Amino acid sequence: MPLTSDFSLGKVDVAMTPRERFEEFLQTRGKRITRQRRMIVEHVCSHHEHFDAEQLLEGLRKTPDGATASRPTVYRTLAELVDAGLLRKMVLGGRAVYEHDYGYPQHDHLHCSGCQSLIEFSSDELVRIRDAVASRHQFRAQGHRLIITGLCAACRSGRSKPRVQDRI
Amino acid sequence: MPLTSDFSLGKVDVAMTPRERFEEFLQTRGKRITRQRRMIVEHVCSHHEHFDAEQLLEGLRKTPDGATASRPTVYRTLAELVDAGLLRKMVLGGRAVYEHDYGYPQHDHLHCSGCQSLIEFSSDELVRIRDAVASRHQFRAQGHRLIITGLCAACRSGRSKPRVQDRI
DNA sequence: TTGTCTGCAAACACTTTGCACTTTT
DNA sequence: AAAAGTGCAAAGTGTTTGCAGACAA
Repeated sequence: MPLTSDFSLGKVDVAMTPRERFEEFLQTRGKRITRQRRMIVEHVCSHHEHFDAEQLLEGLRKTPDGATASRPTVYRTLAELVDAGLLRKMVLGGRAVYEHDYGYPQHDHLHCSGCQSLIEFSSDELVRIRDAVASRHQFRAQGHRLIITGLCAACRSGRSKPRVQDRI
Repeated sequence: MPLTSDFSLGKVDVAMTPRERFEEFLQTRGKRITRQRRMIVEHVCSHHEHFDAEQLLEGLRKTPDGATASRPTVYRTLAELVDAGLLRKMVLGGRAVYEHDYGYPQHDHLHCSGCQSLIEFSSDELVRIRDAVASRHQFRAQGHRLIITGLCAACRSGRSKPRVQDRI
């Protein structure tokens, strides 16, 4: 991701903070910086796990000042954060799950079918294979998603707290 | 794709046909072989592309004898076919898409974001990587899914008929 | 002031379920 | 006859939308 690098003077932010980047994103599109959007980026940026819309909504309600945003606004803002390149969206068990994508290296996931936990990993080899396969099919790869499903160590040994079962 | 090969005598089916396998699956669970289930396996087995529940439903209606199954029955039977190991399910753009899994080699997909087409490929190297990554994380891999998104040759060159846009 | 954003309620797409009736065994 | 399956209509789930009032620029 080309970020912003000015070599010459003063405030050299090699990379904008996620907040800044989002505000820039909004401004360049004539969108407004509202209380809700500010709350949401703030919250999202201070929690680094994977989450879904519902969890974000709850998280906002539990905030010290109790300020919230409505469900539609949460969905709308999540979409903007994805557009802005701050979040990455993936679909798991029928619902959208988000993770940070700004300043984070490309990676993939191990998904435990017992406790639904996600473990990240990355593999350069994988990217190589991806590009090789794509070009072999006259395909222009824009990205990929690899999810390895199975059982994590905890779930394999029996002691685990199985969570929601995949609906889809 | 290896379906039925007989070496020695008479009808030695080293592998059952998909229909047989499904019937066995049903019988061993005290489930019944109904008109609808028969229609559905039959139809599914005679079409080798990826499809979703709605397409199957339509396909059944267009059948010469016009016999159908209801939407709930289609969904119920698809789930059974997945359990029986005949179909594999994946989620794309917010809906479940099915493909044959019985007697078919493990493979992954290129997904064109222009025309939504799916191209299959397989890579042994990928499976190697999968297993290496899994064991490195004390994870027991049960399977994986790799989807490489991008643009196919047709869509890249502009002339394409863009279809449904991803909802999710 | 202007035009965007929000929240509400309602709509959506896809999938699942409760239940009375039909079918297979 | 008994048990399982079907279809209908209705309920679910996660997400999106139309619109009037609220708010940022």
